[in-house]
Amino acid sequence: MAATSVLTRPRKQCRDATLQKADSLLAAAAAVIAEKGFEATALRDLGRRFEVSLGGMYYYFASKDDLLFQIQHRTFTALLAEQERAAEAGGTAEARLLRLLSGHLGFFARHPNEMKICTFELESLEGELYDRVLVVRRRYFRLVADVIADLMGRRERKGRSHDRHVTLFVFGMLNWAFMWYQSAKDGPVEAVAAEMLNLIVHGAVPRKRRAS
Amino acid sequence: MAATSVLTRPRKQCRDATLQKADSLLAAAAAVIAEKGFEATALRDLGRRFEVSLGGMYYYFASKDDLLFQIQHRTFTALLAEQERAAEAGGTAEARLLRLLSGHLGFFARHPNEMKICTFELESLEGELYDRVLVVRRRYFRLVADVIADLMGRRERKGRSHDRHVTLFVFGMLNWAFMWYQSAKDGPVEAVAAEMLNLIVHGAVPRKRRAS
DNA sequence: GCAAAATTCGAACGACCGTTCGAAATACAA
DNA sequence: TTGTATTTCGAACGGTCGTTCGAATTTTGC
Repeated sequence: MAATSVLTRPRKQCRDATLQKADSLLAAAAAVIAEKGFEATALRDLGRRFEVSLGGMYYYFASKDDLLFQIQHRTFTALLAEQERAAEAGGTAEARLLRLLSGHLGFFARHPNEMKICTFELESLEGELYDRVLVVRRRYFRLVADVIADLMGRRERKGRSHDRHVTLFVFGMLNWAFMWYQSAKDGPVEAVAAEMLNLIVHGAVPRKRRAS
Repeated sequence: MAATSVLTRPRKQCRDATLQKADSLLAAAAAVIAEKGFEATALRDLGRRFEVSLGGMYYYFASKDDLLFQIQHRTFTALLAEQERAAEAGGTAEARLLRLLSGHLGFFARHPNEMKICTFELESLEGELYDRVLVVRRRYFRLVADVIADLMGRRERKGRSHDRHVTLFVFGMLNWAFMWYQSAKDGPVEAVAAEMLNLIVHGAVPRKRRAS
């Protein structure tokens, strides 16, 4: 992840080590916030764990809200970039969706703290920061929704509302995974993604048991 | 919902109006907490909105944590009771699951604030209060998991792990609904539940479009 | 080695928080 | 009406919080 760090405070220049430190600081903060919640996390504690004074924190982040924003914005931007690549890689709609499911679960297995924050603390943001995160989230939703619409067939579909609901069901399955997924217990993400795709395409009930 | 109010403070007696007021207070608190988050909600604000002094709040609730616990425990207990009745009502596994899906979505459409809190603020509880809520949640999980196991067929199933995953997928769909469901836009919960059941049983892809 | 810029610190400010507690007010039973 | 238990209040306490700011320190460019 990481990509470009966004030191908001200093105007003119900043050393490479500073950008790197901001990244580390952000990752460490994500771990604490994911565990304790954003409101319950004190900047003093974050600084103490990373041996930065309270005042020093404000050299890296404009405010506590800015810190939360950067975690969410960077995380979702990185996820979107990865998944755009996965969607463009071609293949049938089924193959593309499998890559997206696998990619989503894999990304969040690699960044559980950040993703947990994106899920739980979205509404802790306000105003412009909230909106800017929402823009990225919507682009990601559209990306997945389009592949699902392809999969379901754009002609014989039951209507936009149905497509939307199926997409939201899929996001529900994906986003709820952080409540239970553990690689040791549940196997590699590719296997879970395959189970999920199978449910979406074929359902979970053996044909002989179906009432209709 | 409501059921028996649990005034923890007074030892000897309390008037009916007091129990009733505790209920109203709890519901009003749920609305604020659902919007602002538990940590960000101040007891002072809750009291002010309901014209109860800060000190007066402690006549109804032993602590701020106790307030959160009561919201979660009462809500999940009521949901469990409703759904146990729905599961016992008989019919095929498919019919019972449909009632559970409908019941879950319906309950949460009637109590969006409380359910949002149950989802977002579970980990704001600690120790015994956390454990007591978890006991109810686990019973509810088991209830749904059993019906799904029935539906999938207890003989030809692919293993416990697969059953568990399907159940967790279903809970994902259900619990994510509060992120998007609006009756005006998405229709009655029964219709959404039917769509969900259809996905679980048959999948979402028309047979002619399936690769395999 | 020197000045300028970037980085770090520590102290302090004002605000808000959950909780306690004893007194005041209210409602009920006799 | 009197006495008792229930309900409500208001003030205060000790803490913690995000943020600011000027000084001290370190690094960089020359």
